[in-house]
Amino acid sequence: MQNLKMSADIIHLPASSRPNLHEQVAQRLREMLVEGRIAPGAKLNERELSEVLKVSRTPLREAIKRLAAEGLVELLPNRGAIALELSEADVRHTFEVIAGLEAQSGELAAERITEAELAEIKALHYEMLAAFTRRDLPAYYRLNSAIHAAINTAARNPVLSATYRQVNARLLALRFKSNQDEAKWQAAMQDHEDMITALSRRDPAALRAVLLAHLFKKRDVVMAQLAELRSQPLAGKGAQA
Amino acid sequence: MQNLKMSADIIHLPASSRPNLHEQVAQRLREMLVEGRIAPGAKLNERELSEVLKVSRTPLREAIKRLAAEGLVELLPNRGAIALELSEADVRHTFEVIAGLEAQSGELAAERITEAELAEIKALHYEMLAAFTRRDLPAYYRLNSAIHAAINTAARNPVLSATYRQVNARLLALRFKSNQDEAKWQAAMQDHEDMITALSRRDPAALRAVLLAHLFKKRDVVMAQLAELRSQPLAGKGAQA
DNA sequence: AATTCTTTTTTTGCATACAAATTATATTGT
DNA sequence: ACAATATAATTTGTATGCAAAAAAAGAATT
Repeated sequence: MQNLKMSADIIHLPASSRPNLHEQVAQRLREMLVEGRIAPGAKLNERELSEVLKVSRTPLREAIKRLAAEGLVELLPNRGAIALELSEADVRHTFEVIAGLEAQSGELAAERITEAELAEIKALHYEMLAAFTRRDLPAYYRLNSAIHAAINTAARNPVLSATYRQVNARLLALRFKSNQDEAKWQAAMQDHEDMITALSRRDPAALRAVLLAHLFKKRDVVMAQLAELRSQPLAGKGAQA
Repeated sequence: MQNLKMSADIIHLPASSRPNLHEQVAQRLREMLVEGRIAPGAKLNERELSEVLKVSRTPLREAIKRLAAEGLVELLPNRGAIALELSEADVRHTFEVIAGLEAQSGELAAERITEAELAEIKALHYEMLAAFTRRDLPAYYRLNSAIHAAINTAARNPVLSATYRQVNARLLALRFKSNQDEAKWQAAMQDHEDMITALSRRDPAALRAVLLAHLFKKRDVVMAQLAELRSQPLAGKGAQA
């Protein structure tokens, strides 16, 4: 019983080598949800999913319970689970939390970032500038999230990072890619410039302010897209697999 | 398939009437973790727990997966689960996040609180003042958390509230009750006075500042207690049930 | 034809059973 | 006595089976 304590630190490493089946299933389900292969509001049929994923219902159900705790699916008693469907209010509330978490990340990062980390973020920023110049949207998004992840890392608070990831995951299924208008895109680039400046100056308050403003703009863009998308009666909405 | 959407709002209410077994088990486990009946770092033996809780391992395991997602237990592949054990760094990081979330709650509450809600919080505050005067610690803690919950509600962001609850739950097992020294307790009361003032003035920035300062003090108190507690080799530490 | 009630089918929820891995115990050799 | 190895017991992980609930389909009534 007392040796459990000693082994606790050692055990962490091999854990990632071959994750358990329910972990793998949870990950696959997350992907399916983010990619829209399971549409928001769609039912997660256990028999069907267990056939697709080639596992029995037991680990599948365990995975679903995890996703429920993560807020990616909703559990309806005796009626199974449905994929998270965000109302406009939900999106607004979620962005509000995300903005707060990211602002705090920025604050802490400005206090704690090392020269090496700062240099790396600058490098990423220049790469993003290149992507912007080429109007290479996929590269832009990739670098954008890499920069935000780097800020998160620089904040040196794993609890904050994990919390951010979990809440942010709920927004990923919205897939707010593309359709940035030129002016908004330029404004976003300017925000990123300001972030680098604030980071370089180790100015927590400034970075906080920039990130808050940045996230609110992002929220407005997403919600506008969402409103437009939902006003149109688009076909194939209930699609699941 | 389309009627699922209509019924979605209706279904929510009866859901809470008789929760599923795995939900009940999850709740019981949460209580056992908070009350220390399952000590931090202790193994969750499935056979043993299923006997105590009088359920089969299936719903028990589903509940454990939920708690893992909530961060209350840690999953060791092929080795089951252990109750969350917070290092000092973990506590520091968690408080940092809690402080950020609560500060944001306060900010939003100052913007959105109604007169009725404000009145209720004032009432709770006076009750707390009474508890403080009587040095009635249990009542003080009860009212303290009622006030913080009320501020959370006034912030009108369910996502924020849920996130706060989830992260805060990890600290509950620390049970940082009692042992407040008089000066610290008075300072806490002063903080609460300042909260009421800031709320009354609808001053988000002021409330934010008060809450941040308040939480940091609380963190210091908790960490000091923790350090003291852990320096002593106290008996019966590995107790589980 | 529409609505309600009944019956059938499907689906979820839980318990049990078995396989694989881990941990504890015993055995052997030095 | 101690270390290393082999064996047994326990424990976790997964699959299957059964009961209860919900959804769907069909029949009867208005």
